[in-house]
Amino acid sequence: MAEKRQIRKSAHRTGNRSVRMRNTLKILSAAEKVFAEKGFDGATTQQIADIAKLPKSNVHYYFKTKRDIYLALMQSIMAPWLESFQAISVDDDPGDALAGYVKRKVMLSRERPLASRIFANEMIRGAPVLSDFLRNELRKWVEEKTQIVKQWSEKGKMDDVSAAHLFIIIWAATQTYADFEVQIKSVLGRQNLETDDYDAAAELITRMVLRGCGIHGDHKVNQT
Amino acid sequence: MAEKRQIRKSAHRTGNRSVRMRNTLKILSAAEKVFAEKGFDGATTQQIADIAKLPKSNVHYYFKTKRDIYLALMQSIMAPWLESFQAISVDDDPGDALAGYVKRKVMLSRERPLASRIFANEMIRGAPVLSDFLRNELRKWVEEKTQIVKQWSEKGKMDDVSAAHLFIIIWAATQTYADFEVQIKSVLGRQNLETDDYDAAAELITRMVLRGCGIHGDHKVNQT
DNA sequence: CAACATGTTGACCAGTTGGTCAGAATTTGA
DNA sequence: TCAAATTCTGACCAACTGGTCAACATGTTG
Repeated sequence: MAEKRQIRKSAHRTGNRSVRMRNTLKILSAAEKVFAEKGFDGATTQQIADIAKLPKSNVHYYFKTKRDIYLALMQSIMAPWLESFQAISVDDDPGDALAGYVKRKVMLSRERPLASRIFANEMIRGAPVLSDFLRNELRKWVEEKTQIVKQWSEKGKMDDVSAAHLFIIIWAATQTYADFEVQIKSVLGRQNLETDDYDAAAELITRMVLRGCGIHGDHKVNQT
Repeated sequence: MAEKRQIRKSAHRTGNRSVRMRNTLKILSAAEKVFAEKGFDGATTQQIADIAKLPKSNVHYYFKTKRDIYLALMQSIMAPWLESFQAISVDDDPGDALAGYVKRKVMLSRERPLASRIFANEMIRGAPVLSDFLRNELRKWVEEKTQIVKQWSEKGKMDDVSAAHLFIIIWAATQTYADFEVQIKSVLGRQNLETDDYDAAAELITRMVLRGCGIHGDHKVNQT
């Protein structure tokens, strides 16, 4: 939705950046909708072009292939994911860190539900594009967090639980509010999900996570 | 995978049931794979036919349209879902009932991962086919369980948590082991998920659920 | 055997697919 | 002002889409 952008002073070599950027964003924004709803194979460049309000050939001027659009989109989607990845360090209080992480992931589900759905589609397909990410960045991150959890539990701050399974469950519980939104609206009897619903979700997930890890006492949400 | 079936004595009117049934099952089994991986729009009848080892026109002899295949498949998929729905009554011990439910749902993810993925795809698309199911059966089931949870909490057997959110989280946590299998294999560093992995998942989810609900003490898994 | 239902199939169809391309329109920098 | 770079787009393409159909094959039953 961040479309408008105008750079007045266009330089010699870097000129017409504004047009290129504006259209690129328009295409990616349209593609996000189509890929989220139809998946990679079901999405058509024509539909992306229609939503972006550009002729199909113009879309192909900016992106050679459908796959290129998907790749570029995936990159823009993974950025916030990776950001929410940082945080959670040994020095944190486990309660605060986990509560904050859950909160941030629920917010992300609310703010970028389409991104979450595209990611879900990619996983269901067997991660043909993101398999490297899974094997490298994600794997490494989980290994790091495993060490942190181990240290926390050695210090008696929490139970000795599997960090891998813990995060798998946190991801599932938080992302489900984006991916399965229809189902959730139906179950909650809502027309639309409101702030209260996301708050209730975050609260229950947090409670389950903290108690499941044997973490007691109050915790303040880490808003990093 | 339940393909072989032979009814020797074919009766007059109900004759050639065996051929019809065998081919129908072959097609549905093939369709399960294709729909799970490609989604409804991405799936092609040609691919379904290829996997079923039948000419495309023969597939269309048994199912008029792609949508018909999808509909029939969806019915066969929802059956186990609905079965696992029952159970959980007021007379149960909440710990046993919830632990058993989690266990059953994890088993289902292991045994029918493709079914779970097709369901996930359907939800991501906005449930164009299952919207009635969501509004009626599912909604009603959750309302029932809400009453049960309320009664349990009034009897002091557990905390007063939102049954809706509770089940949403249980569904998400259990189904993620089917839907996001690639991601989970990567995170756990496994080539394939084994019994131990599913057991560990069920155990942690159960612990989080029970403690999150303020249910203490041992619990035996309800194998209904 | 004849008749009749059931099952099988290649040929075919109009519409759509992802993608190309030549050329026209425009923006740009000097 | 003007030439070069960039952007835009309709026409076009071979491959594929979901689906139809007429002809044929294979039982099945009396």
